[in-house]
Amino acid sequence: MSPLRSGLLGDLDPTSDRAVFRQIADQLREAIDRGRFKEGEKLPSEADLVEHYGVSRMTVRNSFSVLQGEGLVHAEHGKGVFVRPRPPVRRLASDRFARRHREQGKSAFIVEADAAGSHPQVDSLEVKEEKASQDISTRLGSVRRVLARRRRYLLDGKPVEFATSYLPLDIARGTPIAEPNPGPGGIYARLEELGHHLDHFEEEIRARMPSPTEVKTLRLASGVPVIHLIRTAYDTEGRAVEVCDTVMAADAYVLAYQLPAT
Amino acid sequence: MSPLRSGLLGDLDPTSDRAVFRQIADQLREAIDRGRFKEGEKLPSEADLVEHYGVSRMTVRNSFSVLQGEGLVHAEHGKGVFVRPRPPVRRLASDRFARRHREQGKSAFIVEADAAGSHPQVDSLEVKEEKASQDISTRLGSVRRVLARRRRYLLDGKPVEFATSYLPLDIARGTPIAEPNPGPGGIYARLEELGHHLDHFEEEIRARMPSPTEVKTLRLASGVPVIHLIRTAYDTEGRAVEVCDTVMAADAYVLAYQLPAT
DNA sequence: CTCGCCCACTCGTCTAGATACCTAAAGGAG
DNA sequence: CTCCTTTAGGTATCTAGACGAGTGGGCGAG
Repeated sequence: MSPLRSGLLGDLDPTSDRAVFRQIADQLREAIDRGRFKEGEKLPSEADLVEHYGVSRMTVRNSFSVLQGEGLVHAEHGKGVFVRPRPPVRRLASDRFARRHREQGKSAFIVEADAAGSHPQVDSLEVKEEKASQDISTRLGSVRRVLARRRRYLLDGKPVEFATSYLPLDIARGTPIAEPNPGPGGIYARLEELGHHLDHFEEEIRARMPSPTEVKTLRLASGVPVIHLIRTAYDTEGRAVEVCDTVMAADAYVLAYQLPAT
Repeated sequence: MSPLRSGLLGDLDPTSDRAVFRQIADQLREAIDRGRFKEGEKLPSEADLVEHYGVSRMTVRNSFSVLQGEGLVHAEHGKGVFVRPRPPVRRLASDRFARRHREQGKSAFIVEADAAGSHPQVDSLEVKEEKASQDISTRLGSVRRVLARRRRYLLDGKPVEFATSYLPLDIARGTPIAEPNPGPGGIYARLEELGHHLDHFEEEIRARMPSPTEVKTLRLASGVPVIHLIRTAYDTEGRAVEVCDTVMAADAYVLAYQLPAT
């Protein structure tokens, strides 16, 4: 029964050729942008808006679905529709694989998250040998079978990233790299110990909407894209020694790179 | 009246607790993934699916809207719903600002697109002085007013990118940089001629859903995210001399970076 | 043969409800 | 005090139908 706080939302323009549900979405979006509804705050219920605008419920729902598609709001069954809070963002710097960060015992993810005061977790670890996909095979230089290391990263219980590393079997088999826990400094440290001195990395970045599987694995709200990052590690002899395929919740990340002006 | 090609789509599972419109979306998605419907091909019409599944039209439309949200299909009023073709992708390499690429007369965008056999265009050029936003001011080191250069890039008539460069007035005012066409090599070449030797760039990358304005400017299909790239250029004295804010259609780009393993 | 109109097909928007299920708070039973 | 039930207020899904409007093919008039 909560009446609309007056003045928050305007009226419809029946002469406009903009569809009614879009007009309503526009007004809600603007109210959110202006901070009239704050992060986490509840929007008026469907019934409230039905009454306020004098339209049918489907029309109001249609408006909400527009805003959900933009990732601005999220609905909670039985509770209401809320302005989606922006999660804290993790910044990935381009020097994150610098050798000096490998000296310590813990993985970069854990160290970084601890420093930021969050509670990090690594999850659903799977290590197994498998057939390389066409794409992975190409990137690793025509390899048939690979060692795949899959894991999911969580911050304060929220999944933020899902990654799979692929390594040629002739490098990884029978080494600590094939163990669930490869030891301090991660697999890059192990690779160097095995004589594969790392020279540089190449990263490819794409952004797209998630597949249903990714929505589930990363517990993504609708309207949140994913960043798809494919990193290839090369040793000093120019050989590709690892490919890491990472899917990140786009609302949880900023990637930062430094480029020479050479 | 076109009857459904038989075998393409299955039946509903009434015992499943998965919503009907999701089941329909699942079947269509799978058919697309398996190549049963190819790029650009028309899906069965709403009426066809209403008949095939024995559900109401709103339910079918709901399924389509799921797939549209995933960027898999797009609807054309009066024609049908089609599998969305993947546009050709532009690859941005991390050496794209290397000095050697600046020697030629044309801009990097034009050269690259010509080489790829596409027809490039630059559009809606605007150059003006304006007040710096909080964010831009911070990045440029507490500057009040800036020169802003706005432009939109198109490939074969399709907008793919919208960019704004911001430069401190004390650097840009009264120079060729303030002209609509800054001359061969672009503004980076002019900056160097003016004695601001470029040392390095920093790039920040985010991905998110577009605002309604961005949808219009880039003519984005629904379900296509944008890549938001903010590049800051530093001269050899460590001063930030330019900030470039770029919004790209995510389905048209792959960003590539090379990182040292130092 | 060509032009223009009409019509069938298609998606876009909106209405008006029905049923289901979730959540939180209030109140009663033990 | 704890636990269960009830109830009010939410969203989720679905139905059935109406009207609007873009597209393209067929067909008749000229």
